[in-house]
Amino acid sequence: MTNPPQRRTATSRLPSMADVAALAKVSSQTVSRVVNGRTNVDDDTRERVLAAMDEAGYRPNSAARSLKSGQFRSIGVVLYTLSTFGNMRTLDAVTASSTLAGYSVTLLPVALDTENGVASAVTRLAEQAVDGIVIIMEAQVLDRASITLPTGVPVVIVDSDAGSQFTVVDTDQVDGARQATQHLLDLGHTTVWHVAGPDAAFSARRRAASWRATLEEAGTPVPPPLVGDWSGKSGYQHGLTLAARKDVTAIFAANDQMALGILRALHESGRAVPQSVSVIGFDDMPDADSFYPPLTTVHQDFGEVGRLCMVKLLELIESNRPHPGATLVPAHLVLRSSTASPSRRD
Amino acid sequence: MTNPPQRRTATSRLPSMADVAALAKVSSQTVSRVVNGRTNVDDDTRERVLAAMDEAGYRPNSAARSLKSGQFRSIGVVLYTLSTFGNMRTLDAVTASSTLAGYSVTLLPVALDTENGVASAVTRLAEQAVDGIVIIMEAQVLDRASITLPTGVPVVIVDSDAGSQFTVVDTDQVDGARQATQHLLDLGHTTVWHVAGPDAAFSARRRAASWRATLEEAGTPVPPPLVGDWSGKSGYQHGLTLAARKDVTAIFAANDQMALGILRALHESGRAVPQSVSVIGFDDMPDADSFYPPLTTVHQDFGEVGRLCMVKLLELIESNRPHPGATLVPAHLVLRSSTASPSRRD
DNA sequence: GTGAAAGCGCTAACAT
DNA sequence: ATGTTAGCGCTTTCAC
Repeated sequence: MTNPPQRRTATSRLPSMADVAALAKVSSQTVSRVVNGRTNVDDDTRERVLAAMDEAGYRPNSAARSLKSGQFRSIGVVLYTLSTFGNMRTLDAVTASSTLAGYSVTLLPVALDTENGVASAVTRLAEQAVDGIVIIMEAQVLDRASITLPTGVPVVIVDSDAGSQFTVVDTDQVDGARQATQHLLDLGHTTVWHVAGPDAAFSARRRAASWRATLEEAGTPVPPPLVGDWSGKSGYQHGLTLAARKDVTAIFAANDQMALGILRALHESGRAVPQSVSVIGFDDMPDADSFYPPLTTVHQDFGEVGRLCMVKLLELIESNRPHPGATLVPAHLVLRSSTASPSRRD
Repeated sequence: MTNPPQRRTATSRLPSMADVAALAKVSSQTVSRVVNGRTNVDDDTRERVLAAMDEAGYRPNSAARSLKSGQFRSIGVVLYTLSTFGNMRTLDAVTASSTLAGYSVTLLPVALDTENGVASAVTRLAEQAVDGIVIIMEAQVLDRASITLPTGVPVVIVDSDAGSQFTVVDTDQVDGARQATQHLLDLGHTTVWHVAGPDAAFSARRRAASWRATLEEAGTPVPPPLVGDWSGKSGYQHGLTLAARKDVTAIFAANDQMALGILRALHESGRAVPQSVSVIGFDDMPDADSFYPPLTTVHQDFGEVGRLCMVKLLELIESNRPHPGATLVPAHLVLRSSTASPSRRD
């Protein structure tokens, strides 16, 4: 255990290398060498410096270090809200990977209603001390013109159709939605109804388009999609509508939360799941296995998305030139108890 | 709209004030004045400088600024995991408040299994460029000895019993659990069973203690608590046990996720909610109103917790001296459909 | 209204 | 093995 740090008054500044140097009666350069673990320091000297550091309560000043090196060992994350499961998990994974790589993470929330919000956020972030930026944001916000990298700072984008000029990482939404829809079709349902996410959301549009395409490929009629807002409540409302239609036997919800609401509506309407109606979700959120019944859903590997973001970003930071293109993370179906073959009573 | 930023090659460094100054044919001091919005600059000069900044694609270097000012305009957040609803919402609110106050947020995740993890995280964070620190962490991790403010940096702690030497902000767990238990008692249930969170969690212990105290005050027998791990799955398992006991008519789950699992167990066991068994949760997570049935629960105002953290932290940063004590944010009961009076068939 | 000089804390380069 | 010098980009202080 080291000595307790020196108590300092409110007015005195933090101890600098020079202070430590004075205490240890060496040059500040030698202190620097000790701090950075250089080998060319005499053991006695090192001990003395270490003791002085301890006594002074010395901490390196990262601002000075950054100023000198031109690097910040920090990456910025721009996001609209933490309040969705996916954003949170992605952020979690990005943070974990960057910590591993020795980078800290600076958060920069953006008010969506701000005109040009993302661009200004990226600009602000570039003024912050960051070596690279991850943008976790739905598509339409990323107006291409407004985000032509105003900074020269490497950027990776998650969950968007930002186009080929950027480096983007995302779950394979198309394949995920295809798997969900196809699973229901394979079970023998004549068609699959869709409760979609808000049209403004890129991922919602992708999933809906893939659902439609899968149905069309199968030569199956495409019922009109019902558009929700990702919330359980909106799922419940559309669920009520669908529960009232006897011809509805299979529902693909664009996320698990809406699926939860749909389940509630179905139960309240006396439609058994999965005997009377099959329900499938998207995300595989933590407690989807505790729904009643446990939800069959499409698992998104947010951890992998976050990890790949950092891999790509570090590549960009090191190579210092654009490396555009999309990296897709596979999604896979998790079979639980909310889907079954339609009961034969036509 | 401004001009497109200058394209720069990979090797050239970012434009500095001096570059802008040269372009505008003024001193870099004048550029500084313009950047900082000082008034004592001639309008013509200002225009010229602005144009030069635009042309060069200039961004202020925050490292240099911090080095000079000794301030970072940044706060650090130490947390174990983002993957709980409460942590995420708290972080969200902290971030929102700090952004409002002109501070950025640096994240510092801690591996729990690290001995002395928090202390070392705080140390690391102090080496980062932060003016203050918020610790979102469960109690037992916060071994008091190990966290005697190794840094002199202001710290605020959330969700813990860190004791009176620190500044802490938290939901009023005790009152929340009391309200939940009392509600069930008031409904006429003879006693209330408890599915608790993990013993390691401070909030879990607080809620359990308050549940017990409320029962004892009412002169009611205290059934043995079942200890879960916050997950829906653990709620389900304990729910199965409780569903099998006909004398169980009221259950207080320490969080909503476990309540979800309990609901599932009850349904599968043919126990109607709330007619046969009442269930109450804690947190009021976003889709608790879409559970089947919609969950009566204790609402935690995480937004307020986060906001108060920043208020307290900014106080500390400005006054630069300890200001210990706990600030409690009230919780309140949200009545929905999972609780009712016990049916009379004793 | 503008500029020149000094220095924040650190480290790379060059002595010794 | 250790010390000295210089300079990263910015702002504060003091001249003019």
